[in-house]
Amino acid sequence: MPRNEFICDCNVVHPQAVASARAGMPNAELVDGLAKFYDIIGDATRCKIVFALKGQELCVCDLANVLSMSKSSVSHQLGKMLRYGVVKRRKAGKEVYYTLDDEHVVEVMEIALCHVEHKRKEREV
Amino acid sequence: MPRNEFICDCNVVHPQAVASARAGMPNAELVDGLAKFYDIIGDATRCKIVFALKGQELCVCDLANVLSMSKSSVSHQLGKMLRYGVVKRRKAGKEVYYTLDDEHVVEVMEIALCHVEHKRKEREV
DNA sequence: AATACGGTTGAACGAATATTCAACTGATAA
DNA sequence: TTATCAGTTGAATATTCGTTCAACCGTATT
Repeated sequence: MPRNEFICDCNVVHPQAVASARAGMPNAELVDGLAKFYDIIGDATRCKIVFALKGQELCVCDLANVLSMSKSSVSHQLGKMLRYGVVKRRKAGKEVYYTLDDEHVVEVMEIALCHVEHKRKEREV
Repeated sequence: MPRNEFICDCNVVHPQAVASARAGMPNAELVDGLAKFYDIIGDATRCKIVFALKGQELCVCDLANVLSMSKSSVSHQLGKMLRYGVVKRRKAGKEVYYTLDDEHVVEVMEIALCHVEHKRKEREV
């Protein structure tokens, strides 16, 4: 007899636990969005950009200097963050000023920062 | 006269803002850790693993079934998460049971989930 | 001892990603 | 108009990453 609905290369060891995990799983679209969001800030360069933009606006040259990177590279990253809605921009003359689209992002990051610090201290023991 | 400390391919447009951003930047080690943390959960498969392990332990086969993936692939991802300290494991007979190393991770994720949902609704307008 | 099964591991492969480079746009200044 | 500078963009390159595949290790079962 076939075990439908379970498509993988092994048996179900605990069907009840599997069913429970499936029931509690947020829908695919939401999980993808969440993963994408983390992917956006899951990069040292982009993390730094978020921190740099905390409470102030900066132009691309400013950011390039803060990060010691080329304008082009920074611009590429900003483009990605803009496309995803993490930052927004404002043109003024030759310059383009970037700000966080939602300062709430920083809060999310600082909560995780506590988590990371906590983890780091655990390892030192 | 050279503009030391500013090593990039453009001029500093706002030295003061740059200095401020630099002053407020967490140290490199911390930022890297934070980025790495986000990178770990910045993947749909690993996000799902975290949700699946919320409040219960599962063996590799269970997870493979929940995610409709091969044991090998799941094991690779679990290895990565284990190495980073997101999950821990317990061997019992032939099976290996995984749990979240720190349930706090789920909290972090659920805060961001609100953010993502909020963003999504904004776009629908 | 032989077999079966859960799980791990390393190599290989394809997909995705970050940076560089060069060409380009648009706005300011000479 | 010409030159300069901020910024963007696409192609190319190198690197990183996820999945697959096959071999392997331990444990349990017969």
